[in-house]
Amino acid sequence: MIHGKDRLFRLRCEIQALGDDDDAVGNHSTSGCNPPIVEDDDDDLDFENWDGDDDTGGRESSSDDSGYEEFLREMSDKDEKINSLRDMGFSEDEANMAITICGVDADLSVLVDSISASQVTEVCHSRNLSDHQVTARCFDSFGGRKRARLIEESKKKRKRYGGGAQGKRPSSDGSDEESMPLPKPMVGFNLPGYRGPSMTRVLPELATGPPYFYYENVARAPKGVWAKITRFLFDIQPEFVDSLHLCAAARKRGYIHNLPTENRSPLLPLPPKTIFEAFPHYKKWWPSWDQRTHLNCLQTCMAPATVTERIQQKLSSSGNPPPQSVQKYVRHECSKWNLVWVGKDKAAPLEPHEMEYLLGFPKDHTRGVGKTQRYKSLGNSFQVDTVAYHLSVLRGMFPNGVRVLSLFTGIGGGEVALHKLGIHMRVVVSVEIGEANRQILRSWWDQTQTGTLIEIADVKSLKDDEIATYVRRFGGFDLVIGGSPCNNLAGSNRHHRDGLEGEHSSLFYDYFRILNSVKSAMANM
DNA sequence: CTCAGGATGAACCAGCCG
DNA sequence: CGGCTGGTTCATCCTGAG
Repeated sequence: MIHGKDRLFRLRCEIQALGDDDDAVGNHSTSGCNPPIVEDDDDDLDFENWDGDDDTGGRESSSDDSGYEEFLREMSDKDEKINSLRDMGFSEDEANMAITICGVDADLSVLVDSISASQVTEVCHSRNLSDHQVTARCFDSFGGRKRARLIEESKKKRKRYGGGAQGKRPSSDGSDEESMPLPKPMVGFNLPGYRGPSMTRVLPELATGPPYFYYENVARAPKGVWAKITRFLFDIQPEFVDSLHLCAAARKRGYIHNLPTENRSPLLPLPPKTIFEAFPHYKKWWPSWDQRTHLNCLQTCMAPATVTERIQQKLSSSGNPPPQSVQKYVRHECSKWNLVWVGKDKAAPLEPHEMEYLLGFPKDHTRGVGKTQRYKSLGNSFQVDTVAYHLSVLRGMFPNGVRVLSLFTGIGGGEVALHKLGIHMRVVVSVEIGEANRQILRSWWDQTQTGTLIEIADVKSLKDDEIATYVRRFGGFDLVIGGSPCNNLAGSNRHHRDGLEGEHSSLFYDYFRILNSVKSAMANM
């Protein structure tokens, strides 16, 4: 209990940064560290098209055309605040993050305090202090001088390390708290058919439901990212799983959830585990010197024709077997682009329907949108069997179905997983920015589901009051599920691998914000 | 204007070897 | 321990066609 309070206070330090010295600017509840974390900003409801309609099988969508002007106003407001913060010596990343956390409406001084508090926390963590010490530090830091000193230290430290947003830290000291080694083999707490030790865990009190929650992102994020995500998500140990242990394609992902880990059961039939089991017909043309048994991670872009042409040209102009140098080149290209052998000397990228199959989606799930869009949507999706294995424990717990808040829904990997598990979805409130993805989910929903689907376009627009309204209307949520954008974390990103504070990946903080808002609203029921 | 396709490394880790 | 090599990675930018 004590620990819970400490923890809450620490999070308050890190997220909301309500300092004593700023009470002149209208801080809301400064009463200390009592739960819930989330607080109500204002009374005016800022969502539209609320008709209270609750037809079974019906759909609602929050249209945003009438909010366009407001959107523009918000954008210019945001730009103005970013400029002000930059003038004060903060980086654009820091400004963006503060606005993400506190909201665009937040007063400038609140934003400044938010940045300061996160810097304090950084110092605390970089000094490898215990939770208790961190809490004490944060407590102290709001006094004034000490905070200024810590912030100064933090700034100097950052300057010394290059100040990049990529989390570049010297890894020389072995006591680095930020490092989070990936397990080998990457099988999570347990996997079907895996004869290793099964992991049991004890969740921190604050982490337990309701609601249950399930968060996903790429395992190989830049240094320090998973440590930070873990810190926000109640210090729950992530479950790192490479889906190649379950299907024919690799997918190294980290999952943080508060679900039970005992008595899981896989989807049946088990998916094909090797390339040849999945696509027997490719055996015919597969050269013996290409010894891949699994495909690499299915990504959002496919190989251009020039790659496959070069491969064909090199192979046809050399003997059989080709010289080692050619083999090496071709193997490398095939691994990099996930090519399969579809003819003599002919390697080709996967078709969208093959990706659907490997990822555990029904055939033609993404059909109807452009091919490029299908690749993109599939590359950004869950591996259904992996997620379903984790979610399978819900089947026995919710015989009457579940109420789901689905953030960053994409093409509905979580929903498909629940459906394939035979878990009825009474309600899904889905937040997804991509029009094509919403269309894909809607089409699947109409064909397979009888529950209520509510569609929202932008996580940023989902505020406390609207969440509270949904919680009241449906009596709460049983599951909050979602994987926040990995764009700025993924290794494939050549341009903006900016870490958790990147333009898209910082939406993680909205996942965190919304999850806490749901917890808070449900606690007040 | 939209759209599809082609070109575009770097970060991180693990293993090896001197 | 440090340098080297190899493997892997839910992507973005630009251009030209329509």
